[in-house]
Amino acid sequence: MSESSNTNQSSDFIREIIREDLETGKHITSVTRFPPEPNGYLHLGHAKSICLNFGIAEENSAKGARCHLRFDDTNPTKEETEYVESIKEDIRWLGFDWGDHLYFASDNFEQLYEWALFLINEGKAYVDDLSADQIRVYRGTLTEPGKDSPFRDRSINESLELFEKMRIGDFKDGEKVLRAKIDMTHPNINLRDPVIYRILHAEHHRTGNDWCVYPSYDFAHGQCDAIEAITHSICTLEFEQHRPLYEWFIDNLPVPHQPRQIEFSKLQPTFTLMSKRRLIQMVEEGHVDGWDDPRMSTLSGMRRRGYPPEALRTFCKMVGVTKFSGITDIAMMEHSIREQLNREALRRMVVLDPIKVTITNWPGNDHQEIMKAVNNPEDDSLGTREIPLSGTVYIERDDFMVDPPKKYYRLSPGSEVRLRYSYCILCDEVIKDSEGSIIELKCTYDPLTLGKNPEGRKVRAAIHWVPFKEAVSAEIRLYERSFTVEEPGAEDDWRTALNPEALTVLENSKLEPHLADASEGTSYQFERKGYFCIDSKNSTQESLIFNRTIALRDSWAKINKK
RNA sequence: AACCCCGUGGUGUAAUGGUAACACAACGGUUUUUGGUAUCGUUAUUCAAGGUUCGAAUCCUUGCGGGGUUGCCA
Repeated sequence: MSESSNTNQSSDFIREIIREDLETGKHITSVTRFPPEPNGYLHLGHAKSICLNFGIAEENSAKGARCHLRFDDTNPTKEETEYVESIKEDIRWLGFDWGDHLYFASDNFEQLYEWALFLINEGKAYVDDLSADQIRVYRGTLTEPGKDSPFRDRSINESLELFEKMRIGDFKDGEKVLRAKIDMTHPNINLRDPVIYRILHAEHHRTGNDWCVYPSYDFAHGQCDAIEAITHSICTLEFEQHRPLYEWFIDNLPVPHQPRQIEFSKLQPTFTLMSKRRLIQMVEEGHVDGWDDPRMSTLSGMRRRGYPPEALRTFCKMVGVTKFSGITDIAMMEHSIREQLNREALRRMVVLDPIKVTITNWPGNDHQEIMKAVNNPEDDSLGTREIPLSGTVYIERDDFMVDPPKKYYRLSPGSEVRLRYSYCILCDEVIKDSEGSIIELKCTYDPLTLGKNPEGRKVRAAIHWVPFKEAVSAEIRLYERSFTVEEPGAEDDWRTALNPEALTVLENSKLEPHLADASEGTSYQFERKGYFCIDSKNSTQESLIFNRTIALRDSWAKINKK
């Protein structure tokens, strides 16, 4: 395999900072981290962060660089072990590895608690008795400064004593908090005495009932970075105004390392919903079948849909890393998926919506010929396969029109078309049922057209077909974009933007015989239709189910629309 | 409204004071036994105004526009 995809990583402002820090000797290597909260499934936005953090580690591996996987589990009311496992699986699927560097913020609860005591002893933190509502009022607003809590100046000893009591469970949830003592009039609201410990009588997925006080994100994250010797702590833009607080803790605590926080803009693709909250709603309200429904922008959904992980990585590379919060055309991702699949997918013939075709001049019922088909025109080493042809085949319903428009090259009464990898056929007769729908076509074939063009006339189209007798039946699920508008998240109600055609189920598709033993995890191109894969959840040996990963680019559909 | 960040084709990025480059999209050709693939062409003087400079997308000033922030979420 070519290594060019690894070395071609273009630089960005973050990699530039790291390169400089390595050059000037500020750091001898880079240590990054991917810090998900285990309270949901990973989605496409996380892929960007994963590719960035693990990508940097790969690029600097010669210098011993590494990327940690750290679960940011400081809120026991929201987090579950189930998510920990799915997150690991998704990262591995994307092709990254954290080696021995698996960490949990909760591993550091004791150290964090001690650092909280340290701050109290320094007169830089205090226990506050104000309620959550009161704290909000005292904080002031964006335009008005806040006011000091009446408990702000209580003695170090009293705070020490109260914080100890908080820890052993003497108080109820919300009764008291520990706050950093910074500046209630600071223009940056994050520095107006932020809460750093709150009381939560909840069972933690790892520490059980050992604790009933938990550090806030702000108090935990940077310190965990410091403990793990993270050099560059990369996060998204909404944490930008938390950076002064991040630095305040690093400056005021006896931490072993000085990590640096750098922010970049998160991915926002068109026609896609990304917020965790809304993804949860899609599942819970039953708009989809689960977190791994192929209509979901979760990594598990995309995996089940058949998106190759390489394509996701290419896409992340394409969109780059900046501080500009724009919106990325999902067509870019679709392009990288098609590009990847075109290269590797085995070609097969599948008739999604069949019509029967009888070749009336075929030399007899028992006569059979073997056609040779290429497995992948992009890669000769994948060889050829054989498909039997007798007098009856299936073709696609929309490859035939009784009354075709001008530029329609496919089959119609009196016109000729090539059966791909086989002969040309001419349509002589259309047979309809009592309701007027087409049930069969009678055609004649030209025995002189196998492997060569007919003489004296031009046949413009080659259509796919499946032998009638040997065909294998299957259910096929056609997926489209999940939303009908570019920014579903910007709608008053995103539900109104759900695409009713995001999933179409075809129950009577006909596959060429080689697909009977299609294997899970392999991508196939159904010629002229798109890329498909076995549905990993519902398909069985007896009743095959394929998911459409993505349709082929279809310039005829465009012409037809005009 | 206060603070912070960001403005380069339709979209996402590059150009690190010296000819505005790449990808996607769109449109139009060529090739083709996949209306696929491949391939060729077309589409911006960089938000605006002023300043510094031989020279500005890049540096400075002001304005305009966009995003973020008022959880005991992360």
